[in-house]
Order: sequence, then structure tokens, then C-alpha cells
Amino acid sequence: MAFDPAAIDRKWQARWEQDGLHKVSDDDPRPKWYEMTMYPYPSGDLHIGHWYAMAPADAHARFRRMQGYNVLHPIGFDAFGLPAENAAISRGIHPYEWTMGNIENMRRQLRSLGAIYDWDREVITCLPEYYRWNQWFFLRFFEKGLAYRAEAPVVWCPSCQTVLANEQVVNGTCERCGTEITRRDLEQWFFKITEYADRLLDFSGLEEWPEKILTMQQNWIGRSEGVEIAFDISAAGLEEKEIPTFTTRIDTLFGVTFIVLAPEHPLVPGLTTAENREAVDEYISKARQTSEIERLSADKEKTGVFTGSYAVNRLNGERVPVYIGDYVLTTYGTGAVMGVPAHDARDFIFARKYKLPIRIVIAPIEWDGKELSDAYLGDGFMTNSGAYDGMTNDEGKSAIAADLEKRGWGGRTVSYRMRDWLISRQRYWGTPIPMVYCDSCGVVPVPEADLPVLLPEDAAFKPTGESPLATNHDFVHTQCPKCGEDARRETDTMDTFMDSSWYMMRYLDPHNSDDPADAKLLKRWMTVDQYTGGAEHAVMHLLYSRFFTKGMHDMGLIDYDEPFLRLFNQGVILGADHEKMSKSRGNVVNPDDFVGQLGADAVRCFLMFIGPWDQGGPWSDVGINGTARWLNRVWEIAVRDADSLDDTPVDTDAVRDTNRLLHQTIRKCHNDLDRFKFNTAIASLMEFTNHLNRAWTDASVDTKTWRECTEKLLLLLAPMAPHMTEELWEKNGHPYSIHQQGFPTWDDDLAAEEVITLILQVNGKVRDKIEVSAGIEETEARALALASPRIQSYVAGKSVAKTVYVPGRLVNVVVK
RNA sequence: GCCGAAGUGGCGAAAUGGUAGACGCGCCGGUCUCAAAAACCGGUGGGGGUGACUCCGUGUCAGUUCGACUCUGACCUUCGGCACCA
Repeated sequence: MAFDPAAIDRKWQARWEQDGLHKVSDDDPRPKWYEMTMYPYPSGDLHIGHWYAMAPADAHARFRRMQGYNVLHPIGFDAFGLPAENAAISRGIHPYEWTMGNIENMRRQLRSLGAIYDWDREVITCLPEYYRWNQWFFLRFFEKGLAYRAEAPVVWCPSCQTVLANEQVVNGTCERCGTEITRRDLEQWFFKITEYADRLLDFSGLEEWPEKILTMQQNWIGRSEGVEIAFDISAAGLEEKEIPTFTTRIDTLFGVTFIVLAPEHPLVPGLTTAENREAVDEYISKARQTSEIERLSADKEKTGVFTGSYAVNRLNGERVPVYIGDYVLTTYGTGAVMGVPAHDARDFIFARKYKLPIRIVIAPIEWDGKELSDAYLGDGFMTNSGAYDGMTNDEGKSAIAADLEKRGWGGRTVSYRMRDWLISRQRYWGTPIPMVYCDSCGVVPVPEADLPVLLPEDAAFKPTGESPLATNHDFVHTQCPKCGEDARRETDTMDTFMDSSWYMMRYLDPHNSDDPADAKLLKRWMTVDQYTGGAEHAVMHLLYSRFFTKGMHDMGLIDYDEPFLRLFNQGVILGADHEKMSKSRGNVVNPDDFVGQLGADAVRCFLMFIGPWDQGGPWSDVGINGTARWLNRVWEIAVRDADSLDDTPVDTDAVRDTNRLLHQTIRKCHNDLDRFKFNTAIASLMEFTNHLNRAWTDASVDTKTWRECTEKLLLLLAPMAPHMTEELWEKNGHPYSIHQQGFPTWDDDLAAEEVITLILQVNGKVRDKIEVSAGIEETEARALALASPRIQSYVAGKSVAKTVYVPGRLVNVVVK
């Protein structure tokens, strides 16, 4: 019976589909297990990276199903986004056609993987039945005050011709295309994610998220506690009488020798005196020209220019000069900082450059009173600080903050690095934002009954920097839902991260036309028990989705407030040259070639066998042969005629060994699959296979034991290699389907070793190994060790200081 | 610059205080064959020894311990994240 993997793949994929084996029922009495993998963008081709993300996830979901859970492991397509639009521009295909064609092809490829996807639950985000709920959620967020329109300096990608959210900027470049970003002042739609900053920092509702992701989210949110303190500028005769600044080091307030405003700060024109105007204007226009990357570079020279005005530090009445400098960011804090050169590295450099005084107000321990060669950032005693002198700087912090609050000059506050989520996009292929602009009523939401606002089929795709929808007159011209007069539609579309923020709900009820998802089904299935995907979404999708869930929770739409209970990040699959796969490197692996030749199971197993799943690693065209060979051997073993063996144990010890290994293998496999350690699970199955093969050759196994072992081997392997195990299950006369069987269980007593190898050491070095009974007593073990001739030869002439006994493992004789 | 993870045979890796290198690739030898491939069996960290054996060995250097790939400190390298955030 030759093993023909391709034929077996076809046979069972068709059978499972026909039988609806993977249809998931909502009423199943078993406990639910919702395991999701990040849905793919329909780029048109399922590459090995997709397989690496999906095959192990599927094996894990299958493992949970065999453990007795009602497992939902759905799939869908992240179908809005720029590549579709770019295809339209370069090839004249409509984004819809392009996307749906790709989905068609990818469905076929996804089926070849043999996963347990329930295709009735497929979600495609670019269809009105999906994106109408994006609009619906937008309106809910708007009503709740969590969606707002504001003018702000926003990030612009000159290549994508659209604004981006801060999270979508990587080192000053566009996350999608790598183009250096610029800034623009535009009126855009934002989601108030900053209002949830503190709750997003609370990870207590999560179980088993990688520490790395939590740290990244924490750093991204960048919470810092400090004080907002206002400096008096009433002398300048402006309407504004003060400059608010934010500091985390209010204890250094007496060390302030200047103020620096961001060049874009609104007070700059007012504070600039006539004789300084020319220099200030020149500086500002130069700052505008410097690129974002350059401006954000930390080691760039700190520059600035004096405005000619002074501000008063009201706590000590000192008058300090006001500068502008581009090391101060408009987007953080108040866009103005108090300059404390003695205790801030940046201010120190700035003060040196512009010959500003450097006054030490926190005395370093063992300070000799000399000038500093660098800013002193550590703790110490307050000095040169009036009434606060002699306090520790920690005490000074609270004392000064309290005094400022008392006098109304400032107060404790919290600043965040994270900005609100900018969701407008000046592109066509996305969800239209359901808003109308009316000359008399202002900004008016589209009534719920009028949803969805359909994305029109025809639009000019060429990006001009303005939304393509803006040139579509039929789309733009509408009536105000309030007064009925002529009005204009919003022509921007939504960030596609809107789609992925709630798609886990839609899988539960993908065709519901009354709600995003039925409340009973949400109750039944949410929260997602296990989510798997790449770590690159740490501060984008994963953060947005947590925010979105908390927002929905607060609106009473759902009763849970974290979307994903457990998260696992798989690593990245690399080319055989250990480099990232890319067309230009020519190291891209096409899974279809291997699937056709060796079968889906071999590809699945090899991907899991390469190494730990979270580590990723290099693909190997020859390495996969090892896995394929092994599956071949499993096949060959499982089709042997067990009746040709003796039906009574030939060698009871050998049979007991086989049985013990069976139970150990079940235990190992179970524990490893539970923790996504597929590589060692497969290794243990290989060992077991090798053992069975030897036992057959030695004729040291009886019919019954052989049958039990091969049956269990197939069950253990079923999550990883679903096709061939199903075929072999049938060949061995078991009832269809192997995938509806329980995962084997083990007996610790049967798995326990009877004989162990006791390691005998002298001074920690292995000198002898002896076989002893597992239940050996300590005194006996020690005696055996000292009696060993090999140990004695090392002990001879020395004195035994002590012996260390580790039960079941070793005896270490310490000699001097 | 700061934070985090990692560094083990020719290669992917295993072992999380107790036999370093399980399992697999590759390579070498063998069986089968006219021959080759496939398949199967055996060997395979390095040095020394005819051999029983023996010494060295988990990035480097110290330390803790009877015993360290594993724990601690410093350093080197690689990869990720953040990077004027006041």
C-alpha cells in the first residue's frame, strides 16, 4: 500500500467538506474554546509565512478539540487597504474585482492546508454587510464623544497620499511603504484612545500575553506623572498671561534658567519682539524644512533662538529668557518646557551652546561644589531652592507641587506619549465615514437607518492628496439628515485597523443584518481564549482592538472588556539563507510545490518541527525530507498486519518498556502541545515511532500492544498531520473520524521508570553510571556509589568530605 | 544612547541547578542492486591513545554551588523594540 499524500489530501479535504466535519455549532454542550489566528490580507497568494502562522495554530485548535472543547477556529480576509487600490491604478482592475479574485484563489490555497476552518463563518471586511457595522460603531463612538473631528498637525505619507496614525510610523517612515513621512495641519477624525490610556495600561484582565508585547504597549502609551506649571508672561502684554509647561522634575524648579517653546507653539508670534522677529521667522522656516527623521534624531545638535521676551518663575520671582527650539515637540505635554540645564541632559547642552546659566539645585551625594561636566540626573538634597533647601529631592517634589497647587500656579498631572488614534484616510478602498456636513447644521451623523453609506463603485483612483471620493459628485452631494437642505458627505474613509478591531465578534454571527453580532452569541463565545499572530501588531491592531473593546464595553454593547485572553506570537519564517524572505533576495519558498509533492501534512509537520514556534527560523528544502520520511515510516508501520505478531507477550519486560514509552509519549505530547511546543512534541513521536519499529523487528511486541500503540500514535499525530492519520485510521478499521476522537490520556504509574541510571560523580564529574531500581533508598545508593571500583579509583588516597544524593538521579562524592 | 531577547556540533535544535548535544538534516560506512536512486541498518562535538580509557567543550571573563548551558556580575556579538516624550 503505497503512501500517496496528494491523493489522500484531496480525498479527505473533499470528504470533510462534504460532511461538514468542521461546522461549528453554537449549541454544542461541550465547553467552548475560541481560538483565532490573525486574518490575512488577500494579497492573492498564500506564501509559506501564512502557512507558518496558520498550520501550527490549526494543530493547537485541533488539539483543544480532541481535548473535548467545542472549538471555533475561524478565518476571514482583511480585505480593505491600499494594495487593491494600487492594483487598480497600475493595472486598471477595480479594487473590488482584484480583492475578490484574490480571495477566491486564497480560499483554494487555504483549503490545501487542511485546517478546521468553518467557511460559513468567513468574514470579508470590504463587503457592505461587514463595513456597515464599522459605520455603525463609528456612530456609537461619536455619540459617546469618543470620535471627534479636530485640526491637528498630522502625519502624512507622500507616497500613499494619505494621513497616518502615529502607530503607523516607523522611525519617521510609513509603516506600509517605507517612505519618509511629513507633517500637515489638517482637520481629521480621531478616536479618543488617550482617554483609555490608564485602562490600557491595566493588563490584569489578560492571561498569558507575552511580556514583550505588554512592555511595548506600556512604552508606547508612555505614561509619566508630573506637574504642569505656568510661567508668568503678563509683562509681554498679550491676552495670554502665562506659558504652561510640563515637567516630571518639579523638584528642579529653582534651577530653571530659561524656557523653550516648540517652534509651532501658538504663543511664539506674540512673544517675539520686533528686533528678534527676523531670526525667529528664519528659524521657524528652517525647522519646517528639516525632515521628520532628522528632526526626531536624538543626537542632532540642539538649536534655538531667543524670542526677546522673558517669563517669570513665580515661586522665586526670577525672570528667565524665552527661547524657541526644535528639540521641544508640539505634540507632547504643553509644547513648552522649563529649561533646567543642571539636571536635564538636553537642557544642559542647550545652555552650554547659548551661554545660559547652569544652576545646581539638587546636590549630588559627595558633590564638591564644582561645576558639572554633565547634567546630574540622580537624587540628592535640595540646594539653592529657598525654603526647600535641605529636603531630599523626593520630598521637594511633593512640597513644591503642593505649594504650586495652593497658589494656583500649577498642579499635578499625567502626560502620555500616545496620541489619539487618527482614523481618517484620504483613500478610496475603505469604509466611508458616515458623516454629513451641512452649512446650517454643521457636522451631522448619518442616521442609523440610512446605513450603510455605500462605497460608490466609480471613483478616480489616482491619489491626488485628496480623497478620491471627493470627485464623485453623486456621492458627495446629499441632503442634510437634520434639515433636508443640500449638504456634503465626508469623503475620507476609515483606517483599516477599524475593521480588525472587532472582527472577532463578527465570526460569531457573520450574516446578522440587525446587529454586529447577536448578544447571546457574544455571551456564548467571547472572550477569545487564544489569539495567535505576529508581534508586529503590538501597538497597532492589538492596542486598537483592546481600546475598541473597552469602548464598546462602556457603551453597554458587550459585557467583557478585553478581546483576547491569551496571546501567542509566532516567529518569522526565514529563507534557507537565514535571511528574511523577499522576491529581491530570491529566497522565497512556495508552499504549493512541497504540498503537491510531499503532501500538506509533511509541510505542516516540518514547519512545526523546525524549532520553537515563537522563535521562527530558516526553511530548509532538504530538511523537510526528514519529516516526510518520518511520516512515510508512520504510514508503513500503521499498515502492517498486527495479526502476524504473537498474540501473547513474548518478552514481558520488553512489552512493559513499550507500554511505558507509550504513556510517556502521550504525557510529553500533551504537555508540549498545550504550550505550543510542537517541535519537541514531534520529536517525542519520532522517538516512539523508532521504538515501535525496533520492537517489530525484534518481535518483542504482541498483537494487542502493537494495536494499542499504533492507534494512539495516530491519535497523537492527528492534530499535526490530519490527512494521513485520517486515512490510516480508516485503514485500521476505526470509525470515522479520527478528528472526533478524544486525545489519548496517560497513566503516570505506567509511565514511571522502574530502573534508572544512577549517575556517580566525584567532585561533580561523571565517573560511573549504574542501573538501579527506581525506588532505591538513599543509604543504599550512597553505599553503591562508594563501592564502585571506578569511583574508588578516584577516591583513593583522598578523604571523602561528603556525599550528595539527589533522589533518582545521582550520587556525588566530594573528596579533598 | 536606553530597554528586552538570544548566543550550544557542519546545520535546525534538545536539556531551565544534576548523564550536554534528545529528535532531525547533512556527512561517512554497510545491506539491497549490473549500477544508481529510493528504502533500511550502523556511525558521527573536538584532541590524545592500538586499547580499556582520558583530557577539553554550551559567546568571553569572573563569581555562587558538592555540581552551572541553566543562577549572579561585567564585557563582546546578533536580533527586536523605543529613541530629544521634558
